[in-house]
Amino acid sequence: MPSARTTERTPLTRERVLLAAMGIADRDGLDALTMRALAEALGVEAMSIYHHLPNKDAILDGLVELVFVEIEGEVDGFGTTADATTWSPALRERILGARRVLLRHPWAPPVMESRAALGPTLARYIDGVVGIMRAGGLSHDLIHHGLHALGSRMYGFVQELELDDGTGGGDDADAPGLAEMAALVPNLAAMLADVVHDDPDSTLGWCDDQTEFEFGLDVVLEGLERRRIAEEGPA
Amino acid sequence: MPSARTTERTPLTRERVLLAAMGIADRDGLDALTMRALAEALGVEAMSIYHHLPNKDAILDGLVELVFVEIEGEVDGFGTTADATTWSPALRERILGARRVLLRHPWAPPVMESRAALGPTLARYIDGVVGIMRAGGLSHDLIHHGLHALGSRMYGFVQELELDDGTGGGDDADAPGLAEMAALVPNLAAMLADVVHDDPDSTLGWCDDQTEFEFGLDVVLEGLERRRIAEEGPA
DNA sequence: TTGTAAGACTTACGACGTAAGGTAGCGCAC
DNA sequence: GTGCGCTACCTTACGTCGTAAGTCTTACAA
Repeated sequence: MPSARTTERTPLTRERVLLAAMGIADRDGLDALTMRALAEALGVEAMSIYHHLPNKDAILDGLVELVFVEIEGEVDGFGTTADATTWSPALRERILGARRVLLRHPWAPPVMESRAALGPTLARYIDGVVGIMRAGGLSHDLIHHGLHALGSRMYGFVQELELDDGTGGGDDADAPGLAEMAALVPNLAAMLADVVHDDPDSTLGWCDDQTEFEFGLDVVLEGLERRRIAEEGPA
Repeated sequence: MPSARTTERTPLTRERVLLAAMGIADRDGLDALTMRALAEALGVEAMSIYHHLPNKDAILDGLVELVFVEIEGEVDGFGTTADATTWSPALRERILGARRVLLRHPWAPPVMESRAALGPTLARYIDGVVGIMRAGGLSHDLIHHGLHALGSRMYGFVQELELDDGTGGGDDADAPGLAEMAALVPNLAAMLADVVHDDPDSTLGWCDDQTEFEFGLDVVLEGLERRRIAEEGPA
């Protein structure tokens, strides 16, 4: 065995680097993903990584690509079988599948947002979305508008505004009391007072992300379906 | 005149710091906004800023707050006058006003996304949105869902996916030719081929952000309005 | 055995945010 | 008017980041 010597080193590859990077991001968050930390996880010096990836941006691009590979597995491929009656639930299912993956990688949405890359798997994901809509009978024009209407929801997330109740987050002196809050933002305060008590045993407290995500998704899908039907007349 | 001496220095204030920061971000982008660059713009050393703002995060929070002050001016205040027939166009107008301001500060959306702060003016902005919906007759529950459905669109932006045509962006060797693109992503390629030619004189080429934004906004507003009407029966 | 080239390591640079401590000049009590 | 203290600003320096540049090591071919 002539190979395994000198502290038994598995050779570095692009793939091993990306997998290690994903592990760090999943476990310790995006801020913990530094070139030095990544190198240490690989048992290597930081600069060695640059023989396999040109720079950190390439690592982030690679991570996004990896996420979409995982999505492809989750949704059993990006193929299309749909018609006018099934395209909407099919797309809904596709997007909720993507969301399931993103929930396992909370660092991914911010990275995706700040990046134009469009690797092959991401491109095929979008292509699959277009394919479902096309099979459903939407015009290319409507599909194009629809992609924009979905925005990042197409990938399974929306930028969730925190909507902190004001007491939990700012634990310092200037956290406004509930009374002052009612004075400054009466409508908001009334809504919160109402919604918090309304459904005490709803899945995740008063603000269930999954429910809210599906609500917004359904609103958009329903709007697209109505416009598809409207297209059938004049066309 | 005993005051104006020793090189005539206007005293630093929180406000002057924030205004200078906004100028840098507007002119040179968010990356150019470093503590040292900011200090130089103010004719001061970097560490002096820390006597007026605790850290850089506070500066970014302050900038977001400033943007919403500007929005308040743009939309003539956050007050509410609406009923069941006018709430939707009123909210639409409010949001498009916010968008007009954000278009003047392209650095703002990423900053807003990465921040939970919720300063007073931002809080009042949201309160105004809730107020419009309440005046329109939506239930608190529907309003709450509606806020989530709007997501960042409530502030006047959505994360626009670049959807580069593949030839413009990646100017390096691995940019896929149109033929390979058609093979890899046939549905997407077909859509692009169709939409690009369809409307050659549309406002801003084939992908008009303003049009797309309004389309998505209208889809959501329409969905909320339909649900409001549905509420009237059982309630 | 020796030449070569890939792949790893070493060192160092120039940003960044900011902690710690120093200093100048104004306002006020005496 | 003199000294004190407080505020606002400056100086210096630390630790971290991404990464440019150059060196050493090792595996293999001739």
